[in-house]
Amino acid sequence: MSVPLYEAKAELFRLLGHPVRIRVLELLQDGPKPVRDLLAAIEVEPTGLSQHLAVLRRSELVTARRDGSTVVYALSGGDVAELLRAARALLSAKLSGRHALLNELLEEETGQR
Amino acid sequence: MSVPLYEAKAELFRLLGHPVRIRVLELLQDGPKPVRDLLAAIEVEPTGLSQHLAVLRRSELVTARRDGSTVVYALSGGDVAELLRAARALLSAKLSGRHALLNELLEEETGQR
DNA sequence: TATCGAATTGCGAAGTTTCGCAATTGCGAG
DNA sequence: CTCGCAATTGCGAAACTTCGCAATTCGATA
Repeated sequence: MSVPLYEAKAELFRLLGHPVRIRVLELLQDGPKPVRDLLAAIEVEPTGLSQHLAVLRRSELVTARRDGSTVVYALSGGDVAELLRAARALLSAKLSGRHALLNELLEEETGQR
Repeated sequence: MSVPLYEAKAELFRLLGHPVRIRVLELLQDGPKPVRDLLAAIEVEPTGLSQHLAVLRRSELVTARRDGSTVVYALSGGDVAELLRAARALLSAKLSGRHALLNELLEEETGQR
């Protein structure tokens, strides 16, 4: 094995570790979109968006095809949605953990004493 | 919402984006482990491992409890396994994509011409 | 063909992460 | 209490990422 699997996983996660790239992937889940639309939906300079798109292209998470004078991006194959879903689930578990703790604290306050 | 959800997701992925941290999480999936065992299983200096464990602790992906002279780490709540599984699935989809392409190329070579 | 707009690339400055060394903490045994 | 081992923390140097500006590419339209 030339690249151990855990290295590949780490790299995948590292690629996902930027808000603009997350936004792009989320937007592309509703189907292919021209750069123009992404640019309108995300707060970022054109040049910055291009750079993030380049990262996603190099890692083959998205594909680009030229259509006239615009470029259209799409998710390529693999189930990115699943990953994003798992991330959301984990985050909400963490937040509701906090909530539960908060409730416990409140009970203690109001209950005895 | 003080921190947009996509920022939180990006941060979560960024935290996962290091081989040592991935290894730690994978190892902890089989149950709690003392630092000593992690150290034996992963190629990393003690000081480096501590630093990565600190990152995971701060982000509350793992918890640490002291037991005598050793410290035992465990996954905290949320379903990390699910995330790692999704990552593996995505990677294998990508690799088998390549495979399919490779096969196509081979067919073209040997088929006509 | 010349020019316009869309998107990308090259490049340097600023910011962030990672790594190992030295110093420190916490606990148990002698 | 003091020594030794396990783990952690503080800190600085090196490596990597991100950002915006200027320059470039590519296709459409006059």
